[in-house]
Amino acid sequence: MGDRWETVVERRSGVALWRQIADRMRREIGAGLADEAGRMPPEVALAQRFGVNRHTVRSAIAALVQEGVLRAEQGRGTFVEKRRRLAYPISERTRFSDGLAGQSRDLKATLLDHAVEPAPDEAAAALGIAPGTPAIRLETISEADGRPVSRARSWFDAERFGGMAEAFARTRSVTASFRALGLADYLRLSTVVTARHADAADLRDLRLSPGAIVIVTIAVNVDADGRPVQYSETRFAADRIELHVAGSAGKARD
Amino acid sequence: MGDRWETVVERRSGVALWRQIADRMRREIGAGLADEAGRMPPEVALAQRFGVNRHTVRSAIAALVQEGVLRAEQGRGTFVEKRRRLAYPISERTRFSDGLAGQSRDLKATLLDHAVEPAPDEAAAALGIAPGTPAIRLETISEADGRPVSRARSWFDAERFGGMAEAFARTRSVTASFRALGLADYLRLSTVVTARHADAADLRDLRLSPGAIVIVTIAVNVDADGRPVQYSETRFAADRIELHVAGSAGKARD
DNA sequence: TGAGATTTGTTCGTATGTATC
DNA sequence: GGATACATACGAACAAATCTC
Repeated sequence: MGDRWETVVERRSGVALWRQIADRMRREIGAGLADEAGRMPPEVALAQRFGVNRHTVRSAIAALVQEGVLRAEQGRGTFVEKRRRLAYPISERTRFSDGLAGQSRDLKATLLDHAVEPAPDEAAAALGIAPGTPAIRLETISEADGRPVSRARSWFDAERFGGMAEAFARTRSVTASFRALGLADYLRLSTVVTARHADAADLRDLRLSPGAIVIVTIAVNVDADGRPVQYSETRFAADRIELHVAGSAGKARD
Repeated sequence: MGDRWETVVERRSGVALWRQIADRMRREIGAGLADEAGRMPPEVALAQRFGVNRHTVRSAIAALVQEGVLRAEQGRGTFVEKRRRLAYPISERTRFSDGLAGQSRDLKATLLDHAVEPAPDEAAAALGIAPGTPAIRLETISEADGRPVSRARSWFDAERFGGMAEAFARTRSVTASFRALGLADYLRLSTVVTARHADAADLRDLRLSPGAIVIVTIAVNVDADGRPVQYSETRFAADRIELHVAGSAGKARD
């Protein structure tokens, strides 16, 4: 409530003022910084509001224009490029393509890389196999409407799901690949959610701007008998996705 | 895989090199940057690894020492101040104190502020009351072992749960307050998870350093009949908490 | 049609902070 | 520590596009 504007930006913090202001603006655009029509206050007003020079505000705006968040038109003003955040449902039946279907026109999953390798400790533990047992590693990326939304690294028991990489390359879907390999159904056992700054690989794969945030999920899927079939670590672009965790308490309303 | 060290730090990104390296080190300390004993590589090694001058690495280390992440001892080396991330379980029976109990010795919830106010649109919609209907707003903060882990703003129907604020002030628990007000049980209906940079209020309430990340959950709890009883927005310090979402695949299935 | 106000875009100059060698 | 290069931030002025009356 009672925030004073003088304390808004921190100097000598190791983060340039224009970037602090860009981050702030990105956050506050939805909370009244822009008006209902998506029009931003003029640069001079923003400069006064943040207590900085107009050039500094312009640098921040330029960064957000580059990101695709804002659009500036000479003589008219600066406007918000509206883009909604996709809802990614997490439930016992979490499936990537099902979940995002209907929210975006063009949904695409791509296999970036794959290999058969000794299972690392966490993956082996989750899959219930001995560390070092051969496992299939799948590196995939998913895009909605041409924008990358997530990057996943999955592990499968190589003995049980030998043709996983080829199946995924063909079907572009984990669900369809499982089915092709004889597994008709699977369920989500657990999901651990954390968030952190995007690292260099995230910035490249998800086409993010420095300082962006990724939501990281570590998930385990099991078959109908409760045996683990997939261990995966997925990184979501936090500004493009929100996770919707359904309680089993009901789907009555809305 | 094939990451070259030259691409690790980005110049003219608006973030000073020492801060980028500090952020990187904070992230990678758990992933092998420090050895098992928590000892960091010498400054010259770090400088070479990140492709920067030793002075720049020293600035980064100084920032992390200031933050309490590292501890430097002249002549001996630099060491990690270890602190683990608490697991916050999310399920149909999500309860704050139960979830964190056993992971920390000292768990404390505090009522910061409360008021009866017209319910804002989202809260009203979730609670199934008309916008503007009187609702109780609770502002709470939770600490584990003396460190703030989350900050919540909750809304309750004022008509049904009149004594909520007083009950919470006394019991310091939502579950116990509900019980005192005649609601024996409740279930988690939905949880929406997003992540963003901490704003000024987060930095203050959760005692974070600038640039830190908060995980934001928007949750709705319902009673046994499926009627909404609580709408809350909670901000977790992302470096102190991870959310554990239980699928129902492990327990009783429907 | 046009004049003035508003708003973004550009170019000077200057000072300070950051990073390297 | 000193020299150098570049990024960041400020200030002032002007240009170009758009809107209003």
